[in-house]
Amino acid sequence: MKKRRATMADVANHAGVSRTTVSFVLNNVPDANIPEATRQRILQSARELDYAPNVQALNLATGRTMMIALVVRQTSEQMAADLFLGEFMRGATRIIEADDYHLLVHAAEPDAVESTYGKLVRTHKVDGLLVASPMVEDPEVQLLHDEGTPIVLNGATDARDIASVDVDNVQGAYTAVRHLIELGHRRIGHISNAPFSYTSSVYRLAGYRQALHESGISYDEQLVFAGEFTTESGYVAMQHLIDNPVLPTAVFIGSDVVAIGALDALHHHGLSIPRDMSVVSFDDILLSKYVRPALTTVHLPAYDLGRNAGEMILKIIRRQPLVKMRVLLPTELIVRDSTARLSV
Amino acid sequence: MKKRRATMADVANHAGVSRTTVSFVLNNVPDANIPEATRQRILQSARELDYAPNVQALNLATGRTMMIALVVRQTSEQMAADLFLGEFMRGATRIIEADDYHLLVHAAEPDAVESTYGKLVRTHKVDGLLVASPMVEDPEVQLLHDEGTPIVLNGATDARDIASVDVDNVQGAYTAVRHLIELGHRRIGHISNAPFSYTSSVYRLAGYRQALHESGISYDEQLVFAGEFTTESGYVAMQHLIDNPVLPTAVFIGSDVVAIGALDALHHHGLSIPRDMSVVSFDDILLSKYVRPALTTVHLPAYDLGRNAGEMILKIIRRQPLVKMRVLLPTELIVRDSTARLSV
DNA sequence: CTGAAAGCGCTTACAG
DNA sequence: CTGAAAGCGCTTACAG
Repeated sequence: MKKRRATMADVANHAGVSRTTVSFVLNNVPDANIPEATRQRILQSARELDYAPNVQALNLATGRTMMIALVVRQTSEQMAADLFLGEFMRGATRIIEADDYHLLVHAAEPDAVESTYGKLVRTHKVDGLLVASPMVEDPEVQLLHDEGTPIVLNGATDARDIASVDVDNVQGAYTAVRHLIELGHRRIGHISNAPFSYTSSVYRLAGYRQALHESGISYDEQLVFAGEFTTESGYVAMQHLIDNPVLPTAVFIGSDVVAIGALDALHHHGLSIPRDMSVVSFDDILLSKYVRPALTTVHLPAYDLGRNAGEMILKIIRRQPLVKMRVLLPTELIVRDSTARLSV
Repeated sequence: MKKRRATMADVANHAGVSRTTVSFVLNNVPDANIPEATRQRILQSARELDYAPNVQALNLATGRTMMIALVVRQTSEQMAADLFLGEFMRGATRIIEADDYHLLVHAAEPDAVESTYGKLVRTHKVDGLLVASPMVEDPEVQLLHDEGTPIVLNGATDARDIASVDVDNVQGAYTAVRHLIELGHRRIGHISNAPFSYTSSVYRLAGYRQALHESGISYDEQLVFAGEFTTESGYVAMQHLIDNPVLPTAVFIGSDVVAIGALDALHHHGLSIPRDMSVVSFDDILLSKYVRPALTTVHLPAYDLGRNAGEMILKIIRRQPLVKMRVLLPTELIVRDSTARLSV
């Protein structure tokens, strides 16, 4: 019993005016001086007929789509980022839906040959793109941007002329390591969240080095190992750290997921946290609070990243000036149970 | 330097044919016998001009939108369900994008007065709705369905004539409790995932009772407490259980998140898991593997739920017959470290 | 085998 | 103050 929806023409007939007038009234066109009487009559007719505009037609006429795509690349390794996807989406939709835009989620195949998300733009499916966890090198993104497609990158990137939002990785890592130093630690290891081809890893390493440097602690490459997104990689990296001639008294780990694997390795070696080693990590995923010991970690504001990305893409679409091409959100250190004062 | 995209008219001009012919060729209309020569000429022109169809125009002409909305209700309590949102989405997009449909994610305000997602349908923004975590009573969903809107509900519901996908909660709970019984436990408590106004809680309780009954264990209301989605509620519920005159030797908890809080309560009371109490829960969220002890739990196949929901909504949109109105996916018990044989 | 034409439901100069 | 008309870029009977 799908009933035909009323169109603007139906409303016009019902109210005894032209479609033009209906359009003016319904869209509150500013310089169309419609007398209050007809105005009310039209609104009344629209209500009676349960009129809702057909956005497809509207879009065709205006050339907009009122749609923004969130492009997600899902390599199985990137499940870490995935933990924040829901939050990010919520932040983004909150913003754009307030302005009648909607979010289209597109799962881009990481290994696809053909242009996967370029098609969304070229077929006029969306007005702009939010690209989650962009690859370091992504010719397609650059190409689309050069063609004039509104794009906001989410996550670490060597942003050229493309707008992006990210957390301030350097500051976050710096704060984490400062915390360890203030607790008296001097021999501090580091396990990255990802290989150092990823900019997030590079920035977090930079924050680590900066904190060490500032306190006159020399950087020791022997204490630094690369994680690879997963818990398993954290386990392995911690094994290496433990194999060191002199065990560090603390470690900064680039992500909670990797840290959880590292904790496992420490437990297996009979080491107690934080007594034998303080651990501070990065992300503040939901489970970091429930791991034993609860992780001291750097909070990643995923919801706010989404909000900011949403605000930026709307501005770009509307050709409004952007205050900053690269928004870096501050982080916050959440102190829990995995760090403690160096026992002497 | 946003260049104007080529339209079908451009292709027609370039190839020296009419738009009709171009449309026929590009859409492979079956009974349009276009000679191979012109056919190739048209395809060549389209390639040269980098033609991509304007889906807005296509949609207006055909009356379809090739869009499916995923409606998410986000009360903060429902963060538990949220943990699966990403997986569910991935499953759903995998299916529908293969057929050129796209997923629109809409965050419905739980407290909104106005129709939030009905508008998506009425404005011709989407062809159908996937409703995540539907409320027990949702007049709007029923109304939309009665109007002929294709809808698939995700999650527990007293499905009337609306299609839905869910996990087999009764079977899952049954399997979990069977596991405890096989380990020798007879005094088994239960903490639900949510208040018993939620059908998922009711079904899981039913599975619990069924397993008890089958083994001739009488149901003891004193051992059953309601959780409320959160870890905190699990902590409280476990407190109550512990206050019991006779402590159960095992407990089935309706969700991992609630179980984590319960574990905390047990720890605080100096009880050791699984030595003093076996714990089996439900969901198999990512962190259940990393909690200490790692949780024995019932795996919820979120990705497959998404796939099934995607398949069903496509069939409904295309008016193809549905094999089942209510798809219940089987669960799997994942045995880890939180359950053990009853020590005598 | 292929084209002229109407139509999908809107917007928006342009007249009056 | 309001309407007739063209246009957005497609599809699809209907002719020839």
